[in-house]
Amino acid sequence: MNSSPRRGRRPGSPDVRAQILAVARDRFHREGYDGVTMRSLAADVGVDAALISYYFGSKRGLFAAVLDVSVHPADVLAKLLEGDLETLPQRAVRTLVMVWDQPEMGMPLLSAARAAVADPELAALIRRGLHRELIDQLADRIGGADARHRAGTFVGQIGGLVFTRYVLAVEPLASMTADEIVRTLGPALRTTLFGPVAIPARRPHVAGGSARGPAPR
Amino acid sequence: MNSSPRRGRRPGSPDVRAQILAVARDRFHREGYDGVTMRSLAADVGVDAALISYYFGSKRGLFAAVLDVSVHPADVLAKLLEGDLETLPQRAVRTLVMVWDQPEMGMPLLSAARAAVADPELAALIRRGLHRELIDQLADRIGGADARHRAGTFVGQIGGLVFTRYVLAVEPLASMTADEIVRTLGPALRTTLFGPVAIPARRPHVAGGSARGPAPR
DNA sequence: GCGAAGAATTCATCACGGTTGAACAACTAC
DNA sequence: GTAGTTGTTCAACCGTGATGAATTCTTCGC
Repeated sequence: MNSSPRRGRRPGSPDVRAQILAVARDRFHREGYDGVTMRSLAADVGVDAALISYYFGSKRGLFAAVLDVSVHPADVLAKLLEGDLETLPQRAVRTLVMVWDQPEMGMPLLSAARAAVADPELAALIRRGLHRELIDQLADRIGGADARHRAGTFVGQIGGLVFTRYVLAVEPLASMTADEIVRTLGPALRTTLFGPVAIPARRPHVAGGSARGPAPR
Repeated sequence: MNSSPRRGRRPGSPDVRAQILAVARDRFHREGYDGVTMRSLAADVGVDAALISYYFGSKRGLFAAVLDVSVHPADVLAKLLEGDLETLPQRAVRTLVMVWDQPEMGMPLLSAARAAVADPELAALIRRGLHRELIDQLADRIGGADARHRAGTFVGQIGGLVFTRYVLAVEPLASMTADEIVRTLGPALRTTLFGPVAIPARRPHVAGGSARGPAPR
């Protein structure tokens, strides 16, 4: 059926743009940027490939549009920074894991992360976003001489969780529960934010360090 | 000059395979996997594109060959794990930064990291490598009930440094010196390896935590 | 030396990727 | 009702990696 769709505009007013966006969103998240071709996507929607270019300019434009409707990290970050600074490490880790663990959010974020690695422009976007929305504000709240260093390192550690657990899926991180992660990574993040900075001089740092001995249980 | 390179085997015994590999190495590191096309590479070497397929099977085969001659992380890791466990965090960070900061090593590693994000098979390779060569052995040396969790989290933070400083180039991490990074990240890694694991119960964890107060200085 | 086998190299071609310009159909405004 | 705008397809372009056949050089058995 629907043997040969004639040329020209379709009758009625089906919102084809939205359809394309929906299907693209789904497939990008499932198959990644390179896995989706314009033609196959167009076929999925039941439309010519040129129409996608017509609406979104290019494949990258389409991808950007998909990201735009999927990812809004700024709100979450603002919420995090509003709360008590003392508990920020735990809350940050828990929020991050919760957000990334639910597919509706995690998939878009993951494809955004992957794309950012491949595409320098997208990387710059994320870089600036992290800076304005997270690092600078965090540094302000910490205060002190090395606030920027602490904030940067904090973000690095958080980024490491994303990278190893979600992008690379390294065990055991990939299958640890949110609680387990909070318990092991939380204290390290506390150290980064509030702990002493190591003595610059060349000392092995043996006894009398800030934390020592096997874990209590 | 060299107006039209005739068909067939070249006279003499020029090691074209090695030439291709050398140029490919250089260009892959500078321009990334997608930035290098078979034809442009072949033109650079002064050879037909089909010859690359002849020697390396495919573009990915070529890339794998380039990685093969560039990256040998196992040795470095072994050295790290041999030393004193107490000083492992500092040594690990310092070694990592030193290795990645010198272009001859850092560039190949960076392109490997980028490729691993895009290509699931390469990601699996790195994942297994990290596991066998680092996480398992580190967990053995730490000992204790949650050794695996600690080791995984340790690697996660190290990976975060790579991700944010080298792949994403987020400030201020990207321009911190090795010493600065060791000073801020080192203590956190110590906490991960040796510090207490946070109390599972729901407590804000306010006073009496393992590390508290502003930095000395 | 000679001729056959094999290795190295190019050429022509393929299928497929995203993108583009022209043709055409429907809807909107006057 | 006709003119203009918007939506849609078609055909083609050019660049990608890959492949098979044709060609030239090297090597080895005799």
